[in-house]
Amino acid sequence: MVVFAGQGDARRSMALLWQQEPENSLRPGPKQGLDVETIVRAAVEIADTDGIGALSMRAVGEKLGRTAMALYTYVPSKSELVDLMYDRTLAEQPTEYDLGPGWRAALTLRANDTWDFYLRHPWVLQVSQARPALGPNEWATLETTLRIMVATGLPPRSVRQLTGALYQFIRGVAQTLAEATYAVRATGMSDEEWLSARSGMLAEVAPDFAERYPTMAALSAADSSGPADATVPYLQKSTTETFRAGLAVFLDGIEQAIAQPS
Amino acid sequence: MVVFAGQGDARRSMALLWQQEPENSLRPGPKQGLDVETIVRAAVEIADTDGIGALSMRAVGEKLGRTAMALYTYVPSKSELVDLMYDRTLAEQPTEYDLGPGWRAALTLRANDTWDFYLRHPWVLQVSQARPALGPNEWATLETTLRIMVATGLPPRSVRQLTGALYQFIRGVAQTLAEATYAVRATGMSDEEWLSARSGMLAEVAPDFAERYPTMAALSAADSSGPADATVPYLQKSTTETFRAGLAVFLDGIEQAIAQPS
DNA sequence: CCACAGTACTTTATGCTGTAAGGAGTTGCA
DNA sequence: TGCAACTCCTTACAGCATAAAGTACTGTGG
Repeated sequence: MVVFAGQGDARRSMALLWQQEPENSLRPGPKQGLDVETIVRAAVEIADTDGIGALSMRAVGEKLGRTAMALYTYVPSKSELVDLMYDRTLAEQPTEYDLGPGWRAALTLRANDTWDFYLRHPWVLQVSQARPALGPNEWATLETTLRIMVATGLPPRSVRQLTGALYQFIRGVAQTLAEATYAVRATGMSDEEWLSARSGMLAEVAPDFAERYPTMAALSAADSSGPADATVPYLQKSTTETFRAGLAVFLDGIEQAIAQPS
Repeated sequence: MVVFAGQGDARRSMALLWQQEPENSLRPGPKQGLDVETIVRAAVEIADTDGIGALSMRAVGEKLGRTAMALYTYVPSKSELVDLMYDRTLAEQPTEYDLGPGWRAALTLRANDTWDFYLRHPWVLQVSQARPALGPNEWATLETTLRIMVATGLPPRSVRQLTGALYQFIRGVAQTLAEATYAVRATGMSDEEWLSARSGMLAEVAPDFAERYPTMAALSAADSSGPADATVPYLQKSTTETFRAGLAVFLDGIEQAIAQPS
């Protein structure tokens, strides 16, 4: 068997994720004052309210009346803690969707649930997807969406691709909204305040805006759903709207793929 | 890591972005040994190869034979530097697309160019979209895509929503691929090595995998486009494929919207 | 009962980060 | 020549993850 560098660490974090740490009741030394779940809960609370930027080992320790170093008794490192936060939080998402009313209804519900989940835990969108931690709830999340997508009757390859595409679309849109939420908290400035401040400066620095960007100017004028002064807001229009419209178009596209298999 | 745009001296950073800094040839004191563009170019080089995590004022200064503090003569802060990097880099993207062959051909080209752009500059995906810097090339990028989307004949509101949705979809998918690129460089471990190491551990820790996640197991077995041992790879299948498939479905959905206006 | 080993937790230290403050040296103009 | 403005440097500070070492506690074997 080939042994890869760092596999020992990886094995421990896998055990933590899948909650298969060995029993340790009869050991010498002081009793444990904390446990992994308590630490994870405290960390999630910090991340929920102040973003992953505010998540430090010191902050978590302080919240639990310990120093930062005390946490290392329970968790190998910060990145493992984040993996645990991620997987434990994913457990909140529903796993059962009624396929009776058809795949489209179920997939719409699922997408909306995912959307709401990201708004509840915006920091989740800042966790890298490149090397997933492979915890039980990450798999469960994927399994749930796949089960719905299979009901489209599309071939396995398409099911995989479109599940990924839908997932990334939702992530992308939610990320912008999540970052905006944190920006408001971090700067103490609402989007509206920020926009009106920038609008004025933009006019100063780019007086030829309408000639430079004619399509945008024309669209802003024609799009009555926004304020009259509509150059800057063009980037900022309701993200929820973007989500709903994009999702509808994507689902229409899937219907198309079902009707006319390539 | 997500980098937020700066909120310091907004007026000064706007002037920098729009290159409207006042002329300064006849001033006392030593000649300037650097300039903003040189600094931005050095910073982009660092971010391109090692990610935005490796971008520090010290690193940029060193690359130019200066200390970190020397940069503050030219740039108000790191976050303003990132704004400048972002806008200057966006200038690489094409702005002209032939609408002769129709909107779908143009939008496909545009999406592919954007995709390639993100692969060339993965760090761009780590720059927060919440409070955009509002530089000239950010607007130009939006203008270009809008011009194509307008050719669909859809109403202004839909043009705005679907442009945003398409943009976020591409960003989402590219982000995963970009993070994977950095992960390989940071860990010195290819995705394949990483996968086979984790596959074994997963089997140890979750021997009941197939019963727990039956849909995934069935799909893995049926999806002949991947390796036989196909549980873990399910998350990791070619991201480029996800991009192409998702894009096609999205464009199909737009065609549907054109044919049957709601 | 005592020595020891293993544990929980703390303190201290290292090398990073952005950037504030102050100082040294250079230059153009009055 | 003196001064003011300027570039760039050194130093300093707070905050970060975490390595290393120290302290206090507790169960077990002798």
